[in-house]
Amino acid sequence: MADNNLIFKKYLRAQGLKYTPERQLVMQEAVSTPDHFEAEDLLLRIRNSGQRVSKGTIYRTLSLLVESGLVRQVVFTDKHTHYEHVYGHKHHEHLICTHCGKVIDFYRQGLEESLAEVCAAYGFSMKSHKIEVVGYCKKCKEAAK
Amino acid sequence: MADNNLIFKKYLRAQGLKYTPERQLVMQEAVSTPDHFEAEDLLLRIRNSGQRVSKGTIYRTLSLLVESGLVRQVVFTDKHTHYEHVYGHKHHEHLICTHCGKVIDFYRQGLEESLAEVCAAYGFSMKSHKIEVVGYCKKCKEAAK
DNA sequence: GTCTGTGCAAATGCTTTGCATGATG
DNA sequence: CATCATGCAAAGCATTTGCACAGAC
Repeated sequence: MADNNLIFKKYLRAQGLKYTPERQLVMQEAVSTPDHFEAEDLLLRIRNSGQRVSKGTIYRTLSLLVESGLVRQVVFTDKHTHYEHVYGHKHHEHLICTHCGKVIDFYRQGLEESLAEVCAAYGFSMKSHKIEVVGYCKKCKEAAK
Repeated sequence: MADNNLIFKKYLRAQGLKYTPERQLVMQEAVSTPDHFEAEDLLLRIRNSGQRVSKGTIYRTLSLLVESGLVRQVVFTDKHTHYEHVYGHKHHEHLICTHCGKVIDFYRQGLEESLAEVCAAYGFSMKSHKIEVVGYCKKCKEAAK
């Protein structure tokens, strides 16, 4: 887990940017979130821990975290931008229930290989990818009956 | 192509909604766009054809088109919501170049089947799905060198 | 010390909404 | 002719940005 710190520091240094307490705070909070989060979540979480970082800094730092590769953006159907910690987690995709809002992570062998082949065919260089399945989760499906 | 009209009319009737000239105009413009578009595009396109529909109505009608299944939302990395015509088109996914903004449609056999299997395993009922690959297209990759 | 970051508040820009008026079934 | 839709303009809301002050290297 300390690796996160190192990676972030290294990234900042490489860009000639500074490692500030605020950035460290945001990073810590982001990587210690077990699942998906949005900017507002981090803000509240940090406030509840008795510290304070402005909204602007949260957003600015989130951009850096994404660029550093520690965090990735996952855009769901609502209007907020969602994020999740990447490093040390197995890459996964999402099933999103439109009824209860639940997000189920899944991993399926072969999907990434298929995408890589597609990219090769188009001479496309993949930086990241995202697969989202929208529908009804088991519970909501059963409840609807 | 007239099918679009029928599908939309039928959907509206089923919901007890009205088939107005404005809705027809927006629908026509949406389904005759060869690729992806956003609300603003439709507005301009309609104005250029000498007609007029308010922005509010464009957005309201787009929601209906999505609900009717004629159009689907595709969220890319920028802040606008993008849409594309579904009916009569082969389902496809997107390669998005972050450098030039180009979007390449692709279809790959097996991807959908894999997702269907994943859903089955989770008891999840898939309503729609979306696969986005972000990176550099061939041209931009070569130009970067 | 210099240059970069932070906080704050105002600005942005897409999208949504309330309301009075107009058109549809 | 009752109901639903439109246009307009104002409101919403996540995110971005400008600026003065403060802190990292």
